[in-house]
Amino acid sequence: MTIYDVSEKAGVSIATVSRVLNGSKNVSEKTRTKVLDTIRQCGYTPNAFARGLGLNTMNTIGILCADSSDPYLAKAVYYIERKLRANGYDSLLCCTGYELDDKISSIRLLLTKKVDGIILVGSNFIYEKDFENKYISDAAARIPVMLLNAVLDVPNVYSIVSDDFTSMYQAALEMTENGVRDVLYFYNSTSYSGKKKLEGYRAAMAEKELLSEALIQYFPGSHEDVHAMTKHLMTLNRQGLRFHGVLASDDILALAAVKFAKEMHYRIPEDFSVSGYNNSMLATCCDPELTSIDNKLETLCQHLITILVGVLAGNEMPKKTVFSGEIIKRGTTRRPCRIT
Amino acid sequence: MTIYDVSEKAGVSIATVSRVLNGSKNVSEKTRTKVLDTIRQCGYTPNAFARGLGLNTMNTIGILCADSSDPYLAKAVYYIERKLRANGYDSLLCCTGYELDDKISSIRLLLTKKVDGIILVGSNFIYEKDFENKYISDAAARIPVMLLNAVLDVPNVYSIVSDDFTSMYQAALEMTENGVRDVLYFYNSTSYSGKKKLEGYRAAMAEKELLSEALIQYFPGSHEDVHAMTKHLMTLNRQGLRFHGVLASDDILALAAVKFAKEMHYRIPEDFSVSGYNNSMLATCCDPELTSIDNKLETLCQHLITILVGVLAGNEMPKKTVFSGEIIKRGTTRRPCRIT
DNA sequence: TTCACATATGTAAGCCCTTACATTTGCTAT
DNA sequence: ATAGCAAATGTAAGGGCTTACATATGTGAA
Repeated sequence: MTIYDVSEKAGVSIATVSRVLNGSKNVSEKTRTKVLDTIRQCGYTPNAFARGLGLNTMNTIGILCADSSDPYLAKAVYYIERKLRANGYDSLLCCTGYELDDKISSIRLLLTKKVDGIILVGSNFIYEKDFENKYISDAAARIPVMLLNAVLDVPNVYSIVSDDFTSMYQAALEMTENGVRDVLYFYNSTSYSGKKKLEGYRAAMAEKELLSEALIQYFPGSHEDVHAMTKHLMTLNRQGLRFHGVLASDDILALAAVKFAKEMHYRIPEDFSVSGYNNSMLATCCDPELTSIDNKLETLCQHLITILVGVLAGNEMPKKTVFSGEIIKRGTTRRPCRIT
Repeated sequence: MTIYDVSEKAGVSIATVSRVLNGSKNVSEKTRTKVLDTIRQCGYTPNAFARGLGLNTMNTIGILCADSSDPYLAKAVYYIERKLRANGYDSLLCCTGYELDDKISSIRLLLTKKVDGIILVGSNFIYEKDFENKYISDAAARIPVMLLNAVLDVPNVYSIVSDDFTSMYQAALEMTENGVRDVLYFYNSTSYSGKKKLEGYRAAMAEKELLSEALIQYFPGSHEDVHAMTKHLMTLNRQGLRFHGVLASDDILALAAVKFAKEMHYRIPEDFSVSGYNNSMLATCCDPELTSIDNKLETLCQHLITILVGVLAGNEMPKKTVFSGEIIKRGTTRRPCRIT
């Protein structure tokens, strides 16, 4: 069933059928209905390939995501996909994993598939020079590349980021001001956001003259293994490192800190404070509930698509957009002692 | 940059280039390397549309998922995507949400895009007759349709399911045998799996002559809102419903049960038992850790792809495959009192 | 050397659309 | 009635690839 069959049945030329299909103006109402009727009647579906060949686009955006099973990234993918579809685009999803080679081949693949744009979600790899230089720029030379929570100064690459520096800076500041002087920073990601968060922590601690490199702790294991994270903290403690507060770069790390505190029989938040990041479902699942930083993921994603759509429409769009986050205070941090 | 440019530069015909590209046997080693070199040299990428036009396939599988931000479904999508890519297929992701119309249009879209197969993940809608009859069958008439944790007896539709009936049956049996007589069943999904779980619970309770409809409680709210879930249980309690155990159809509902128990100052598991489902990250995040049923999602997904690939290769494949789950016992359920 | 045959390469006909350009139709203004 | 013009429709040329079929090249046996 092709456009020829339809044109024959409707008694018009294929050009007219094509015009009807594409909503061209120059078709009389009479022929339009006639054609639409026959199309419906014989259940014709245009061949997307032929269409793509002609138009050189299939209205598809590639989403590159290291690990869509990570709840935070999954949410991002979800928001992006929905917003994209609302704008008439489809999403080709590539979960690359964390290997550089896989990422490279994924970008290749997306290019081959003639996607109209690429969105990088959770680009922990932005800073691997090879990747950055050779592959992102290459892709950007052809189609716009959108970065969620990452920044790269390359033409045709657009960034939407949350102000993680300030959020973490604030969180650290507040925790120290509430009397916790030995705040441990617990992280497991070296992404752009990850670095910004760490910088924020550093800035705040330095400002208070409390900065100590020993308190900055990287967790190298699985992103899901709370046990291992807790154990990591226990080990540090056993090695003599003292801390009575944890600023985590992720809610799950924060949860591990809560577990640690419980095991140590610290009272939360009286003896021990914890603050998470992302304000995920996990934050309200534990006991006490987690103070966490909400970085407005949905807003970020929404804006990202707005910009992408703008770029694709040929408009001039901002290269970098920053949104600020918000500390959602719950049970794992103390309230400031207001002096009345 | 087309195949013509390459053929010219390499001094061969386009057919030869095409053969090299498609790994045809009838090419001498000498020409092959020559062509591959020029391809690499001028950075040629085949046009997927033209390719699709010729081959009438683009090696793409459509994934239909109600809500990929649900951690369980996100994991499924992740496993599926990775396995698919390992087999040379790409994934077109459609997050349909829970509206029937959106699902229908998503299927249409996937068909238009000429995907080679469709995978339905989290098909809570399988039993909406309209959908089932008109759209799934329509799609299956053209391409294979794979159902994860759902069953539909329609030609060209294949099902991979976990034996949720038995898992829940076992869990209920054990809980009663450990002395909990008033086990509440707490669920929020009416999917195929959801129904099977409920049936399992019913069967076990009936067997023990403990079945009471009042103990079967549906939670209608957001799938993420632990507070609302907890509140729901509190309300039931206030209304006079007594229960000292909860079998939840999902870990997050189980978490709500744990919160409820804590609020009631029940000791877990001495006074109150809880069992979750899916053995998600949540299970090890709370305190005490959740007993939960692991339904081997990765295995299911892996097998699903194996079958899909088989079907696409033209092989005869089983219409329905069942995997059994496993109860992962943790801190929210009692151990059986072994009589020595 | 020559023939028969296998292997390598080339030619050209699709695949199904879109769209520039050509042609026809239907009006209005004269 | 007719020129002149806009709107509707048609014709045909790609778009970049695959592949059946035709042709050329190379091999070993007679």
